[in-house]
Amino acid sequence: MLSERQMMILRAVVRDFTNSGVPVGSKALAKQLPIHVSSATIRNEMAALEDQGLIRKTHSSSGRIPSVEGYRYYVDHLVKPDPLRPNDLNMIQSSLGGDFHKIDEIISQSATILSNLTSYTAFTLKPELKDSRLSGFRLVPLGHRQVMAILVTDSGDVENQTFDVTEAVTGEQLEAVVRLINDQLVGLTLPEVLQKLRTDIPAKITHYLQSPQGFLDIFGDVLTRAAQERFYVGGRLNLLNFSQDSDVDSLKALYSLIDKTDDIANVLGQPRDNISVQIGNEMTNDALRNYSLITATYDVNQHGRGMIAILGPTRMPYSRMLGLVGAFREELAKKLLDYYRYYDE
Amino acid sequence: MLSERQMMILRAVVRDFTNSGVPVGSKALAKQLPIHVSSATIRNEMAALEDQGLIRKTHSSSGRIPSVEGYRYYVDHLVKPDPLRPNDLNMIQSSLGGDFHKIDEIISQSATILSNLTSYTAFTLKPELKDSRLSGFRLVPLGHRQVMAILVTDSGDVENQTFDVTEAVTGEQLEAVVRLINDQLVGLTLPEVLQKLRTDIPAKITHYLQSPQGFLDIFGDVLTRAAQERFYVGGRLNLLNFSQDSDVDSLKALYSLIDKTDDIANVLGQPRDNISVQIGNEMTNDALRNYSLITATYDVNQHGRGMIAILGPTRMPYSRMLGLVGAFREELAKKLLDYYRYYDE
DNA sequence: AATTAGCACTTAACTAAAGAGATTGCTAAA
DNA sequence: TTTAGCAATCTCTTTAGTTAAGTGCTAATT
Repeated sequence: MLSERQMMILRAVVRDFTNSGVPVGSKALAKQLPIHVSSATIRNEMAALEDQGLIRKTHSSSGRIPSVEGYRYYVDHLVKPDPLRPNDLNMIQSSLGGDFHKIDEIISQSATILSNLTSYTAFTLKPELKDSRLSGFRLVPLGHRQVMAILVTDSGDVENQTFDVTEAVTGEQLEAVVRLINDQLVGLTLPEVLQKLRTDIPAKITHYLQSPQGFLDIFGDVLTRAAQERFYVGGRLNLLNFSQDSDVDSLKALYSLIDKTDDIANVLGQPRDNISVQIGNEMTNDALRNYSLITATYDVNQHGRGMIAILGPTRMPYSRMLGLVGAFREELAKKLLDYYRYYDE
Repeated sequence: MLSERQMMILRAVVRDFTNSGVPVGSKALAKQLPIHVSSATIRNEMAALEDQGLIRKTHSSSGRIPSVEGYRYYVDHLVKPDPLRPNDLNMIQSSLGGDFHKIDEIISQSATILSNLTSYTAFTLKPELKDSRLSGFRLVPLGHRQVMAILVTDSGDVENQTFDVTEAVTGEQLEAVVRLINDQLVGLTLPEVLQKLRTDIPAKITHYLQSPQGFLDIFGDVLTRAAQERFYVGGRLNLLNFSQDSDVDSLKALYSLIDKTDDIANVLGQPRDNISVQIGNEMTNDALRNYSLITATYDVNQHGRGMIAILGPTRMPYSRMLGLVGAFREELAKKLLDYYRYYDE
């Protein structure tokens, strides 16, 4: 249990350290704090905080820096999100103000904005599309033996892929295949479709195509791509700013983590509270030992909930970041509601 | 004009330095060279080479490293491409051996292979598609007011984009627009199409659509994307390996260069000789001061010529790299010819 | 005329020592 | 409970000295 004064000190340690990056000493605190006590008193309190594992020294006679647990306490009990600066609000609103023709454009743009605002790396995920169902399938002949396969889900997501066909497949054959797919599979969830694709479909499709394997590959491909939650990333390069002592290997690990959709989905995890903070080794992934992740959901009513996140050094100014993320989730939700309103009705 | 012996020395300096990264001294050379002269003689020759600007010192009493001009001389007159290691050939052939359904998959895969082989960053560009002409245009209604625009060029490239339409556009309207586009624009080169899109088309299209601007935007978008030469990049992260003294800023510049299609097209430039080397500040772009670029064309007969390239530190083992690039361009050409043979006939 | 041995000189890289500055924990007094 | 005072600890910077590698030049040698 922390006394008021200890909380005040912990808050100051976190704030100073996240601002300056330099360990915080008792004298500086004594001068800065609103209460009137000597540095010796601060020292005693700091020793107590250290006993509780909330702050630590970098060497035996150094000032203190927050431990992961200290950050955790700070984030859970002490921090107050900064109010948004007018400039930042302007920036958000003007960047989201344009005319968009696709949800994905808004979401992708959001990642860029968020990374610019924070100067960290940002992730955005569009309103959930899991449990989405297959709502349509097309094969469009493009001439010259090219065919485009298009898959539409009931949440409005579209995946497509072009492929070449060996034999001269007739338009009728294509139509037959499309009819088959649409008859058998529309309305099922994507995992179910994938399932059937391995069991029922191959036998049936041979009525129309002599060598259906190529086609089945393509369809499976498009399907798994559609089922995957797609993240947008903004400000990848910002990670370079914190590469302490040019630790190339861990940077590489970090980047390959970010570029693998599956892995990053794993890190971000399920949408939790409105806003949640994960600090350093609270994340299982070792590459993230020195980073913190702030995730937030945004809510677009019947259109589901999406997610935004920023990834920066453990030593980030949490109050400012929480303020930014909090404001952004609301602006984004507003923009999306506008968008849906415009196109739905 | 260089004597035989000077050439021998220059060659050895480049080879040693690219291998070890350490300036090369006269004593080491005297020991290593096949001729039997003392280090003092080597020193005299090195002074001569320095006078001609081919090598230089890093400080007043250091060994020598090649200057840009020295590398240039080496590459133009002295280097002999290494023969391919059997392992490397295996790696190339097995990586290119699979079944591909699209040209782009082969080209993209090539970038990965090439970067793995060299441990540098690799670029690949598919057989030229400039002067390609519009061969078809489709609008596919996907339901829920989504429409996909598809554009096909006579070189087999496909670009597509999904967009939402505000009003309930009827299938007939879409067909009318498609007919209009196909009637008026098929057969023209992409720049010509873009031109007409700004002049003739808007007036005509208003017969079918009340507010065509959204559509015109989309079409223009897909069009410019198709007209852009698209590069594939492999081994981006390899650039991190050479970030001397963790020079974050220049790294960032480099990465944003690489990620902008236009910029990188500019750097790679027009296909020149079969294989060409650009060294350090021979490239105008400042971010590339410490890098060298090896570009090579590959030839697929009537299907045109494409390009591959690797980007690594100025101090790269040129003989090995030239061997690799030379071999790869041939393997790639072979693979592509196979591919075309399969699908064309 | 070309080559070589020899040597003074330069520089980077490493090590050691010394001092400055910041901060802590502890003791004893207030 | 708080505080002043102080020794102890540790980092960081500066300075100095040493080593090893390498150069350029001169004078002797081939």
